[in-house]
Amino acid sequence: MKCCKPNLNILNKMFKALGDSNRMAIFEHLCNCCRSGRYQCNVKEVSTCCDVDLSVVSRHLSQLKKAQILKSSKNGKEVFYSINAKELAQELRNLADYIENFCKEN
Amino acid sequence: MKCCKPNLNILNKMFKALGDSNRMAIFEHLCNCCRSGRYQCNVKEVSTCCDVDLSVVSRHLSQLKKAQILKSSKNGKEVFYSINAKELAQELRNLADYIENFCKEN
DNA sequence: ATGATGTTTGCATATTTGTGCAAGTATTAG
DNA sequence: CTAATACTTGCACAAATATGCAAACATCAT
Repeated sequence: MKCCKPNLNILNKMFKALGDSNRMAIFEHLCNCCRSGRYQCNVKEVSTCCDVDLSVVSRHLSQLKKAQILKSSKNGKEVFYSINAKELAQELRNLADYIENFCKEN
Repeated sequence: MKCCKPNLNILNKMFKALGDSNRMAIFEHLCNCCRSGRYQCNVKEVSTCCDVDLSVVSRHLSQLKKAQILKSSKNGKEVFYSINAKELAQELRNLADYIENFCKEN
């Protein structure tokens, strides 16, 4: 049973970040961006996915980054965001494994 | 690659529920309850894990249940809550798999 | 029936959070 | 330098949320 203990502190922050519907839409948009092979998006492009001001999207993106859901890189005047896939998947799997190992009925 | 598409709607609700620190503490308490072999707790016992009124804990528990994080069963005057392990772990894993499959850098 | 125990619900309130707009910074093009 | 583009930040405000207390409801024991 290889199963790291989940870090509930980090997960709490991640879940808080993804608990808002616009931030989830942003996350989904970036997932779709990946599926189509582009891997990352700038702020303006992300902002097409939900009907709020671009400044709001900017703030949501930095919240998602702070929660370690996303990472970013700057190139000239553009800021590109992408999903922090490895760490995020790892944390989710840690929790899934932990729950399945210990919370079985009977 | 066996990987169900994650249900971001359900996950959004789950994450919203676990995004609050007291609800996360409640969740953790129920995890520990499982680890120690007891599987489920009544409301009063859960309420020892965070410093808020029992009525608040009661409300948090029903929110967690509504978000499909927990399930409950009634026995006499007591209501027992436990972790909805199978579904929760499945959703988390779906998302983890999805991210890892599609959001790889390069 | 009465009282005790466990839980939920109504209400008022304080806090947090999401939002738009305007103004700011940063970088590039002319 | 100036203008344009991309993004962020300050501020004000509305909406959502968490909370405590008191009262209600449910079940059980006597």
